[in-house]
Amino acid sequence: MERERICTKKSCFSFDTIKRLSLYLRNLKRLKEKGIEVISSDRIIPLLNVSSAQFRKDLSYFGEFGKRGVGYEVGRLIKELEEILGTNKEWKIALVGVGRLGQALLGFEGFSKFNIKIVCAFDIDKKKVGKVIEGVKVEDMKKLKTIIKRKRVKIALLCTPPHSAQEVSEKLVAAGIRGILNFSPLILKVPSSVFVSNVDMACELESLIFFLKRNERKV
Amino acid sequence: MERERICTKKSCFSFDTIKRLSLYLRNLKRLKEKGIEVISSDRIIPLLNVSSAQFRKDLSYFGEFGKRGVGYEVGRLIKELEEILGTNKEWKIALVGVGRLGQALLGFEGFSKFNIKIVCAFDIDKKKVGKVIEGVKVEDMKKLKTIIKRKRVKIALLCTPPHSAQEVSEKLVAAGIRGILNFSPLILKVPSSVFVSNVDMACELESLIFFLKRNERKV
DNA sequence: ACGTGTGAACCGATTCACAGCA
DNA sequence: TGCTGTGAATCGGTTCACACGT
Repeated sequence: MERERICTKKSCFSFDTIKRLSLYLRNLKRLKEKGIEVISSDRIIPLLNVSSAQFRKDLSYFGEFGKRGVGYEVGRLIKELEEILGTNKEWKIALVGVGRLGQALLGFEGFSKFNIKIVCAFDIDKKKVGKVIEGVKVEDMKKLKTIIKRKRVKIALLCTPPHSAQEVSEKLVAAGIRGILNFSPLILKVPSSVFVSNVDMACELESLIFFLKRNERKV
Repeated sequence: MERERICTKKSCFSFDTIKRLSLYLRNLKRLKEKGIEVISSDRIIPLLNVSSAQFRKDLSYFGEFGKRGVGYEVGRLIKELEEILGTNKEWKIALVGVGRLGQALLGFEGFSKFNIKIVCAFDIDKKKVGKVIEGVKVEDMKKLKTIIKRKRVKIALLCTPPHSAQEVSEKLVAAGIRGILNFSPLILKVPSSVFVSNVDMACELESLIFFLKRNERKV
């Protein structure tokens, strides 16, 4: 939907490139676990749903990591990608809205694998405040600004109901949050310096339905 | 990532068009709740993160729904979009993997708003089998094929751990599933007739981190 | 010979700009 | 006049194809 571009001295690349690098990184880690030490762009792509040219081009925006005639050294490429993406050091994030989805995210293993740690959680519901879920204490929304500032958290997961999402996002921005992963089905209005990424399950499902309906008609 | 195209007699449009239509529909429903009956493309776009030309063009692939000089009648456009997307009738879906995320999805209100209903859930864990969560009974994986066939379910939410995702997806396809919303961080290999949509939270977060790291450096 | 790295070519999505209708 | 609908122009991401290094 919103199309971001990122420009370096080398050249300009799309934001999708970064998402793909993240995908590459995850799959390279799997290869490493399997003991594979070297891989060519042609042999890695079955895992990725991406062409080999795309794979090479994505990497080329950041440097030359392969050996011609050989391929890529898995361990090295993992290190380089972690460096590029910034996951070589731990990132602390906040979570707002400890509903069902929020609780699921508190226990999501995928984050810790990427050195991402939820360090604080907030909810408006007094019954939830004070509880400790997955090792994280749920705090009152009123303390949001203080705690986020003190812990120097820059990224938040927004899992509140849609009616309060805009209001909460403004509080987050005021508290110094610079990136929001938005799970609420609402387009947030935030300053352009703040980056929002939307995870919209209902839209995904609805587009799936469109596709199926079409194919049924064909049959 | 994977780029789908859909072609009608009228013309060809991208799969993103469909996701946007879903976004339009949701926001039109909000407008209707607020009592707004007519809206122009220029006035709806602040809700959407989309240009007004894009909005009009997306609609134009399916017909002429507006009045020149006036705008779009909200109620009519909602009906048309529901017709296009296929959410004017109820869709039954299945859920596999009743972990934290699976349970969150079982209670997700966003689905019911779109006439989407989870009618069966499966897990391999004997402790979970037999439990009723959000009105849905958790069944053993062994019964997956029988129940999905009997209920004629065509869409599944895949929320298993990555190591079993591929295997489960194959069972789903064998049971007649034609669309999978994949929450596991793994690219599934399925026949081309089956449509997979990936919801990859870790990739989203990691790309956010990249963005923040860059901006920090600028400061 | 093999596989990377990359400028050039291609292709498709978005935007422009305006004709057409209320 | 105001806003839709849309062919044409633009822009940018992906793919091609090959030079280059090992």
